[in-house]
Amino acid sequence: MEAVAEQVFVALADPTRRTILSALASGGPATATDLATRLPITRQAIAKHLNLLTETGLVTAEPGERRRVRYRLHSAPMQVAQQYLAALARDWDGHFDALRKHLEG
Amino acid sequence: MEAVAEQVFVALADPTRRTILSALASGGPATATDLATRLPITRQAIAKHLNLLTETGLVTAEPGERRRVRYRLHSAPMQVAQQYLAALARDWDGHFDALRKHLEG
DNA sequence: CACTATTGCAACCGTTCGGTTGCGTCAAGC
DNA sequence: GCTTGACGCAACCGAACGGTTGCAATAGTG
Repeated sequence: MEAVAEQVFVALADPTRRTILSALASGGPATATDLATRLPITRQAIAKHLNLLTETGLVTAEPGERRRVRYRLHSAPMQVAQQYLAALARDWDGHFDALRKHLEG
Repeated sequence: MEAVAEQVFVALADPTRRTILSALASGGPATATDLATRLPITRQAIAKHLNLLTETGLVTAEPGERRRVRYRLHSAPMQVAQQYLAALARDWDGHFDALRKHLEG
C-alpha cells in the first residue's frame, strides 16, 4: 500500500502531470497526440508522463481504432493514497498523545 | 490549497523524508543531529530535508536549550492534501458520469 | 504505390535532487 | 581562554527528471 501511495505522490507532485490528468477529467479519454494539441509541450513528453501514470495505475491505456491509443482515468490508486494519508495522520497524532500520556503517567 | 497539496506530495514522495517523519512520529520531537545518529545519512542531508519539511508546514522548528533546534510534527498540511485528493477523485468520477449522461441524452 | 498520420524508441540537453565534504560560528563546560 | 558540540552555509558530485529532436514502423487513403 505504501508503494502505491508513493507512486501516487510522485505522480501528483508534477504540475504537468496534474494538468494532463485534469485534461483527461474534463475532456474524457484521449490520446497522446490529442493532448499534445491542448498542452504547450511535445507529444513525446506527454507520452512519457502517460507511461508513468499508467504504471502507477492512475490511467489505463486501451487500444482504439486505427492504431490510436486512448487513455482513461482510474481513480482507485488515489483512494489508496488517501487512505494512506489518513492512516499517517492518525498515526502521528495517536503516537504523540500516547507518548505524552506515557510521560505524564 | 493546491499549492499546499503539491508541497505535501513532493515531501511525501521521497522515502528518506518519510523515514524522517516516521522517526519523528515514533520518537517524538528531535534535532537534526539526533536524527543523524539513527539514520544512515549525514546531518546536513537531514537538515536539508527538515528545511523542506518546515517550508511545507509538516514540521515546525522550535529553538531549545543550548543552541539546539527541535523539530516537531504538524499534521495539518496533510489533512489539506487529503481533502485535495478527495476532491480530485470526486471531480474525476463526477465529470465522467456527467459526460456520459450528456452523450447518452 | 505513394502519402499522410499516429505511435514507439533512443539519444541528447539543461536543471533539479539527494547526498557528502569542508569550513566558519556560536553557545556551554573545564 | 580554550576546547567541545551543535548548527548553518556553500561548493561539489553523480543520478534522475522534464523536455526536445530525430527517426523507424505501421495503419489507413488517394
